[in-house]
Amino acid sequence: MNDRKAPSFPAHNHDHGACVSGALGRAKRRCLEKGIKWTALREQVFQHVTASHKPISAYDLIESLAKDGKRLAPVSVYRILDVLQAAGIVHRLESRNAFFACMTAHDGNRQTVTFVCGDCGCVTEAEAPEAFRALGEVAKVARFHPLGTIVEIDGTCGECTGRPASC
Amino acid sequence: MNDRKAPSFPAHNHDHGACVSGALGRAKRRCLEKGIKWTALREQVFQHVTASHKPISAYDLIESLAKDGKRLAPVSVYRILDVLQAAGIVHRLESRNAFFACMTAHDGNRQTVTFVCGDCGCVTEAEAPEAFRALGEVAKVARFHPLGTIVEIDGTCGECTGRPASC
DNA sequence: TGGGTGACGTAATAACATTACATAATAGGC
DNA sequence: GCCTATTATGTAATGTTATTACGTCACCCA
Repeated sequence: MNDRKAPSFPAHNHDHGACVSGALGRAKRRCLEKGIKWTALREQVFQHVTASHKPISAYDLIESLAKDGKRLAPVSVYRILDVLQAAGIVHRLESRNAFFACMTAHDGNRQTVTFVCGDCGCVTEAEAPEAFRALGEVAKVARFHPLGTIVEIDGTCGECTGRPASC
Repeated sequence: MNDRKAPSFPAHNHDHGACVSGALGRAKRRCLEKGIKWTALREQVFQHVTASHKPISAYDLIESLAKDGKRLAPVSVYRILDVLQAAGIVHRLESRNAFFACMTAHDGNRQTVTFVCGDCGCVTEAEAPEAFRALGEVAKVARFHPLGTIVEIDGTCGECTGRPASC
């Protein structure tokens, strides 16, 4: 019982191995459920995306995946990112043209808010049912039929306020 | 009294001239207030952004501004877009890497939701105080200090549902 | 009146993303 | 097992979005 249920940023010194293995497990399960193949390459890409809580650009991902001179073509990475996004296990940070791994258990109907810390660069998601309900109201009044909603909040995370930066 | 107060999409056949002149007036006033110079070039760029309710990419803007073979360099357009964004009279649609003119009177502290119609491509903003309050709550619980919030909702506008597309 | 500042130009390049087509791996029916 | 349809990945080229570095010009005003 050492922990609050509330969404919060990963402590700068948390056990990231646990994050990764959790995410990996959920990812495989999710793909299995959806009939999406879990290939070696997809796993590699996913692991590199999970490497930190910071979003990574497609090209940095290529860099990070490069091995003895061999590097994936952009198109390959984008294809795989598309699959992982469709599976709901990687999300795109629209405001940064970058990608991050989903570290939470939310289901297909993603209704989360994404927090982006300007200091440490990390990203987390939080459920926000109240906010989404209110947004639904606004849409209704505007006679707008929503299909997908992006909420990205820039700011400073609790881990960073009043401390030297870096995740 | 033919009209609701509620935010709604521009009718496909609305008086767009009125939108443009309203926006232009607000824009000049806003820049004056903020001590931002309103130059001929900035006005041209702004007018081309307001040309429709669809977001426009920086490069399409260059295209649209081109005159007898003369075209602005990308950097010039981006600089001007930066200024207009800082003035709060043009916004960036993050999910599309494109820009649209602010057609509403909200002040510096922008707390609006952006609706993007996938059919006609048009964009509108709506105030959503309830939603922003709820988002503030979520942030507080997550011990996150928000500096800026992006809310973009994709879907279909009332004008388009059940009709052939095009604004 | 000169010098500091801000606006804009020029050139190059970086960063992000897609199209079209080819080849390889795999699953399922037979 | 073997064929074939399908999905996954590779290769090459190109398109799109955005920035950096540096130069010139015009204007304000001390």
